Amino acid sequence: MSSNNTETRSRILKSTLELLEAAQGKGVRMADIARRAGISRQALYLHFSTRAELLVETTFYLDRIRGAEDRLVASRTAQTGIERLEEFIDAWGNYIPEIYGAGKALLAVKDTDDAAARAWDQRMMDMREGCEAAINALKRDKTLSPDYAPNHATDILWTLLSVRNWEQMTIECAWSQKKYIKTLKSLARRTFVSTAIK
Amino acid sequence: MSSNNTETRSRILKSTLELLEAAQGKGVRMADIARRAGISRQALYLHFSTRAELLVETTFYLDRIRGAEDRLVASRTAQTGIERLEEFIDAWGNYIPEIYGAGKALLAVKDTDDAAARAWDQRMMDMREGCEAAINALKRDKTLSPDYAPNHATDILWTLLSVRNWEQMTIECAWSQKKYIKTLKSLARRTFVSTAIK
DNA sequence: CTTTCACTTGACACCATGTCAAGCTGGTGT
DNA sequence: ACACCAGCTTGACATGGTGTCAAGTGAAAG
Repeated sequence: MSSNNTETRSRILKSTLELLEAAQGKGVRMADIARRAGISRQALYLHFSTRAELLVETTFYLDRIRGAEDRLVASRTAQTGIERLEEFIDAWGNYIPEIYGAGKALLAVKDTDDAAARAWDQRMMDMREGCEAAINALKRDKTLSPDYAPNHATDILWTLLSVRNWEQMTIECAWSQKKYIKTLKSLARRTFVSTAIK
Repeated sequence: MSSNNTETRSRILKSTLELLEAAQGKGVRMADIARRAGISRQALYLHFSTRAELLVETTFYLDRIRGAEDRLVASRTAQTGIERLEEFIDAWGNYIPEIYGAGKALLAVKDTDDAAARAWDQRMMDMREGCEAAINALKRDKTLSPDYAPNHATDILWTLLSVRNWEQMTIECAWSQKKYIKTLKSLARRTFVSTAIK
């Protein structure tokens, strides 16, 4: 068309995202995506060479339209370490439900596709940086529990805040999003903030 | 053969288990299992009608040979609630690496196969009973933190002890099994045992 | 000696991903 | 007005795994 290929490409990404969200990542086929985008299945391969690549690009698209970067960085303006920890849990914990559908699809192909694995690991590492920053802020304030070395504490916080844990708590245990956030803040506080202070 | 079918069946289960453990649940095909069991691929279907059914039966077989039941029940003999909690973490936490390969394969088909999903959920519910018993023991001792209702505490402990968390901590974070157990005990103690006591 | 059980062989349907070749169409540069 | 080309379409086909089907084999058991 008039512009090179960006319009169709965007329509594909948008369609993919909608389908992944509706199906929570399960059983979305290339043919389904093509139909929804109003193009042939083969045209998809003119834009994305594999399904995994499409999934990876979809998560980038998702981050762009949701402003992931800004939201996660916002927590870094907090004053005390404790505030920073809680604001990070707020930011990330409330971002998870927005990416869950696409994330689950990516997780499902992670075992069979290297590109998908790298994309997922990359964003988990980005998230880990937020955990690390929060733990370091606690340490700077001398409010980090002496029971855990900073790296160890970062590992734990990173695990507590995993998408899988969010899934188990909100879906399997049927917690509300509010309860999830509240519980994780409480858990993190009890775990990382030295008892002398609290 | 002389006995009806049990010998071949056992050989299939054993082969499946070995392959799943070697491959950590990834990419084990029906043809691979057949080859290793020394039978034709089609003979597999005379014993197990689908791959998912074979996986489910393999985990039952696994529990049988590892004595899962006994090991998890052992923690119930502990005196105090705190001991009981720690012994349960020991028992389950050290059982995870033994079932990880088979578990991961089951988890991978959970999204596409109802029988597999039910089998997995069933054993997670069994594990949850152990969590519940430990939390109830704390409550009976009046050492359960007042911050969490027993059900809520059970949900949290159940999530902390998930296979996914074990995977993340020991594989992604490269913790030793010993560090994993020690950290989880510490985490559980800080979270569930009322601070007045500890 | 026939029946039957446990298995084999080989062909095939199905389904999703990914490839290939040829053709259509509308806007562009000359 | 012409050819060109980017961006798509159509339809056929390869691949790889699961699961099905039909016919056949071989040995033990009646």
